[in-house]
Amino acid sequence: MDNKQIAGIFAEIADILEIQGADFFRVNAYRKAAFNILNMPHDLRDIVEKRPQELKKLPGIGEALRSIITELVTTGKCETYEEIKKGFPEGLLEILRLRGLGPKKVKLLHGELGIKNLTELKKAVEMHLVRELPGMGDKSEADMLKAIDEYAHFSSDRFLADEARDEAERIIQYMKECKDITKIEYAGSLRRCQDTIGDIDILVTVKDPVKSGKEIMERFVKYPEVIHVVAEGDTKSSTTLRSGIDVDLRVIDDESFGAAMHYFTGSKAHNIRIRDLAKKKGLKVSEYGVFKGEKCISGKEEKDIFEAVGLPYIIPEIRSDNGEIEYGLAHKEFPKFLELKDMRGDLHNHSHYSDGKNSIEEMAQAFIGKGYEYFAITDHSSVMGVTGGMGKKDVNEQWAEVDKLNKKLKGKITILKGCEVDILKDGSLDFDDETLKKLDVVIISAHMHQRLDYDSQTKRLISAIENKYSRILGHPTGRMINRRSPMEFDMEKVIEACVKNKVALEINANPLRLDLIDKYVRIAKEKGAKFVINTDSHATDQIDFMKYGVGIGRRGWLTKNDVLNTMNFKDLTAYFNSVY
DNA sequence: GCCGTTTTCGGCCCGACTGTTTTCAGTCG
Repeated sequence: MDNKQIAGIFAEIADILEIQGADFFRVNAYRKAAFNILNMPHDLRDIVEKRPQELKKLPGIGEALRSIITELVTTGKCETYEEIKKGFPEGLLEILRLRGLGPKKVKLLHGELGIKNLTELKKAVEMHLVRELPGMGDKSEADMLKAIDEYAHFSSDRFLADEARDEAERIIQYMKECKDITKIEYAGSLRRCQDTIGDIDILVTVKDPVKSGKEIMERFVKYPEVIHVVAEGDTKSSTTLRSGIDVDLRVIDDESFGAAMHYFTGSKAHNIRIRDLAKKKGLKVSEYGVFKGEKCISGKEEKDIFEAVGLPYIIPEIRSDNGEIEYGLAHKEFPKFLELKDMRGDLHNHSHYSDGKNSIEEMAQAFIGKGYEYFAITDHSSVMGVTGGMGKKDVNEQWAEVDKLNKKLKGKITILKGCEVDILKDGSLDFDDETLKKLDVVIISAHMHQRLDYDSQTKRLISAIENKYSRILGHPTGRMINRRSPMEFDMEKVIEACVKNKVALEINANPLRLDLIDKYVRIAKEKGAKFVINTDSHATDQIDFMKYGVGIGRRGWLTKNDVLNTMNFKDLTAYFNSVY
């Protein structure tokens, strides 16, 4: 049983307890634990079996939850869970997912009308049984029907970072037509550069919210892409767009910009910690500012909030309550984290020698436009028949073309000869040593046999990493968001093999991949790994994906020194040559 | 159920919007 499954069980226990009306804080303890487990980099199986003392250090997990984890890992079952589930209609959990329906209403529906699942709920609404319940009316029934319809249309898939960012930027452009707006920015998970986005939070500041609020909200809910207005107030409105993504817009006073930005950026867990710290200092933090008693003492800028609770500025990307608060309190200063402008090249790109859409020269021109010093062309090796991988003959052709282009583009950019070499089922590589030896950049990637069992997959990857020509492990887990699960293998062992063999881990910046993800980046950094951040561009318009990869790097606490393609060309080639 | 620079017991963030209500509970982020 892996972390995701254990977290799932904890979340389900929380839902069931909540519907049953258990103590809110007990419910919350399960929910927090589920969240922490989902976001922890270490495999609980390893911890329970090999380093059980580490279990005691996990935040939010005390004696009771510890024993449940141990039970789940060792037996695959859990008595507490079985006990709670007994006699509980599973269909209620689905009803809980509906917008506007929380545990109290679900309990009411089940208790009064005997409703056990979505189908029965729909029937009850259509027969107008729901409006007879206390606190319910005809509007409640209409909302439930709408929510059931939405639930059927939009599955729980989260949105890709680039889709969400594009939507957000279009709305911001549209809203800027309102003359009263002084500032408008997106916050939330988008600003934190999370790999997937649940909804879009947009913050607007004005001189006088009372005067301008109404006009701004009117324009917002009339945005042509809006198909559903969930809520419309003077300072806060929520809508659903045609694409299925929810957008929240909040209007606030100029003076509260920092406090509001901090609040709407989150994460929720981070905010709770900050407010808790404030409380201990006799202060109150809200989206309106920092308050001492009734008096607002600061909040115009984001740093005011951190200052008030004795913290240095914390970049949005790491605000997750995953150690940033403790670090800030202890060190008073954070390392200088990686920035987009530090990137000097891109080491994973395709051309029409395999499945890329552009020629090498077109790619080169695009990269010159970005001001890069170098980039690598890394078309697929020959086994990737479906994507038209390169045979030996194509490799020679490509090298000749690269040599020619490097002469032509001298002083503007340098092209490295590379290849994205497939890792075969047994862990060997798709090119012979003779060919590999001549390449500047060898990325090893697994595109096939992604469903091997845990141990075989671990062995396969490590054996590929141990090839002396391997330089970069490409998109390490192979996941594709909302499409394909990550491969199952022992991440810690693979990271350790990379460190030992001086193979850099790729952070693949394509929004569909974003692989590695932050939690593994952090643990790999702790183990001494080096990274490269690559766009894996298959066309010139994809080279701008770099910002998403850098966002993940920042979420993983990386500095410039951790990332090889922040080096200049000379240092980079020296580094690669030193590995032999 | 967790946790401790006020606590091993008594706390556990803060506020907006909605619908059904005459002052608020439920939901959401």
